[in-house]
Amino acid sequence: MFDAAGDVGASAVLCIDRVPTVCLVDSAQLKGDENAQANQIRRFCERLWNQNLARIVLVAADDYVDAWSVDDPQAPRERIVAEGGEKLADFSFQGLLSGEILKNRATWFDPHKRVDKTLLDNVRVLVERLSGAVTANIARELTASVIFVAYLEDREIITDAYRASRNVSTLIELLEKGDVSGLERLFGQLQKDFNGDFLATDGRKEGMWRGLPSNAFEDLHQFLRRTVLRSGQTAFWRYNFAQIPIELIAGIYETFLGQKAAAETEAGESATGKRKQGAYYTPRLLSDWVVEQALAGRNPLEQRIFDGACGSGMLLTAAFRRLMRAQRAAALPKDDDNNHDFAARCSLLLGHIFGSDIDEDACRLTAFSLYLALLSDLAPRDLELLRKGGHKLPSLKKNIRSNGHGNFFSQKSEAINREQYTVFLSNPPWREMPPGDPETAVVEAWAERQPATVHWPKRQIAAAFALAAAESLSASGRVAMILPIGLFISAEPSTRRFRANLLSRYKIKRITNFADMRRLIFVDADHPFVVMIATRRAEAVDDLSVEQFEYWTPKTDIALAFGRLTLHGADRTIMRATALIDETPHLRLRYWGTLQDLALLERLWQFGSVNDLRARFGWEKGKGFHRVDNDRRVPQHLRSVSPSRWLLTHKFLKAERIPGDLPIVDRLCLERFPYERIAREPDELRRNFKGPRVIWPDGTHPENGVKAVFAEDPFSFQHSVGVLSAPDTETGRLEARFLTAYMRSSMGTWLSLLLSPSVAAERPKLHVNELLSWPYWPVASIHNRKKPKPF
DNA sequence: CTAAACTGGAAACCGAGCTC
DNA sequence: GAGCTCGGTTTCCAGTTTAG
Repeated sequence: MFDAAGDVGASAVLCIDRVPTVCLVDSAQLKGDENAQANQIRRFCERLWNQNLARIVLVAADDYVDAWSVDDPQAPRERIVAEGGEKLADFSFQGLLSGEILKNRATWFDPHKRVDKTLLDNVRVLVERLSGAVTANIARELTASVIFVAYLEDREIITDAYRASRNVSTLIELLEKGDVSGLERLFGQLQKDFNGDFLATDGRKEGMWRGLPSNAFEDLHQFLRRTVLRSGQTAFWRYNFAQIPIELIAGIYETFLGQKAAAETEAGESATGKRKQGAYYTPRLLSDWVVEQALAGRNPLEQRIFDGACGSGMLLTAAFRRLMRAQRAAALPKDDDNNHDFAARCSLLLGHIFGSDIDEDACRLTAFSLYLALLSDLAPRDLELLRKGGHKLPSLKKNIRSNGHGNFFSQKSEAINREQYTVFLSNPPWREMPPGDPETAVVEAWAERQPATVHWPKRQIAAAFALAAAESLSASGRVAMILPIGLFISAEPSTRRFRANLLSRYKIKRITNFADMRRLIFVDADHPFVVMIATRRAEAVDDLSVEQFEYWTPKTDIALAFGRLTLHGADRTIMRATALIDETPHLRLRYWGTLQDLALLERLWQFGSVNDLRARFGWEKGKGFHRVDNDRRVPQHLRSVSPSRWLLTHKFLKAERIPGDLPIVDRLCLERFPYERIAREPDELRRNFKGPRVIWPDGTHPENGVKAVFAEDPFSFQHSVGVLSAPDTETGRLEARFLTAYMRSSMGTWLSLLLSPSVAAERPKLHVNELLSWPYWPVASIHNRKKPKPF
């Protein structure tokens, strides 16, 4: 960053929590007229963008300061003069910390403009285009090879000297000319000289270049020339593979894996056909943080680190980088010459980093990422040797296993892994295992082998991973895992049983709830996650009551937009281990709630809950009708029926017409019943559609409060609307009105934050059962009580 | 672009009815 | 009357689509 490299360099960098955030540039460095100067700055921003580093560049002149966005090349620079007032405040240190700077500058920090999104998008387009000419598999392989070689060229591991000695020319030239035999020679030579597992030659590769039409070469060429393929424009920064972070290049492969999975599901039976292709590579920010947590307080160089579902290998790569740093630090005092040379790095890698995955491509990808880490900032002497072909990359076949040895739950892996590692790092897959699937059977067989029953709620494979990891750890080995939040905050009995299993295997050290920042960490993912740090128990304990763990609940703040992951002290609490298995979902409550909030809640609960209305006063809960039902277990003739006479002759309420500002449903909001066919219509459903009742739509947001309304007219609605219906009496009517007001009050907002995991952690939504758990004191019960004394 | 309405479908839930 | 199976109902999803 500071290196001017014949151009602009930073004079100073402002780091917030050790992460470079703002670059300061002295305008004296700039040459030429205003236009030329602007170009210089843009080139500098481009470099920063490629490295995914700072977000803002400030150019200081004598009487003004110019602010440039690193992420958005099209954002106009802002000039700040001494009397700039507001603008000056925005760019002050205070403005940076408080988030003032984000106002009206959305594109400045748009995560979709960051280098990762742009590049991944381009790769996707490239693969789509190539897929016309060749099969999708070959298209992916072509792209992958081209990127790897481009990386070697940009990194100057392949240089002119190398090319001259091997009699090959540059990739871009070969592509431009469509020189098939030249390309084959280049790739063959690289294979021989570098020996990476990832440049695997299966039979296909040999003929890969031959069948390509000329426009395919053109597409690849354009891609390397860094044109934005979707629009054909060059409005974005250009990327440079030598500067792009490793995990991003790995992210490309993960995109491929997603496309592969999508293609396979489509080819299969596929009545549904559409499935989300997830490109959820663990971002560096998070993987570095997880590694740091996993190794805290231990000597990194003494660990054997394992990931049982390594996927793209981002966690292992982060760990490897951490080890290399530790090695450098340990050796530095003695001599500064060849202490982190290539050979030392290789033995570090082979002796400490292990992984397995069920998918062969994922393993290849992990090896690839580790190789990139191995090659990054090598000493010049080693680079020179590498260029001459003196070094070969080590084979990782034994460290990174797949197939027969890759399924973590198989007996084979169990035998290999048992008590082998001191650290288990993983972002395991999260999915429900379909019954009857061969992969499911392996997990079920694993569960069978366990001495005590193990619970993995909803067949969530991540839960099984969390439990099984213990077995591959040596005594007091540590686990650090990224897991779906539901496993920890749900109150369901099955998840509580799972947590009991967890406690019997581990002493939990810390649980960090990332619900609030997930969107910024995994840009496209919706689902919240936690990171669990725990150590393996030597033996079961009888008394958990004295055991404690830390619960961290970081909230989104400005830090993340700048690429920092900070956890404020205020977001940390200590909890009893038994809180995990209590009926009360403590982790959920403690997410937003302070101890005072909870104490109040406990007291309110003593006087009853909304559920009492149902239990004691004849209320009923429910949702509207499903419009379509494709559940194959239900007989066809029940899945699509004509609406009953009742439905057709009564009005219908669209969820979106539920008024937000009124506590009642106006007749004008109702309409004629709009559907010809609907799904099953059980008789009980009718009860939801008439009489005094409280209804509310899914889209309940804490900021606007709960959108509950009272209704009495008969009308129907769909499944996205929930309802509590009162008995058709004067008391019932009054109670329903009161409940409506209660839900809409600020008290309701407070309760929804505290008690609804969906409001606190997911998309805003108030479930029927959550509402039932709200403390409530039925009006009707007042008459029955002798001494109502709430406080 | 974001927010929220809407979907499909399998697992979890839960109460009924059975057995021991 | 505890504990089981059975089967209908509810819940909730590394969901999607639509509206604005």
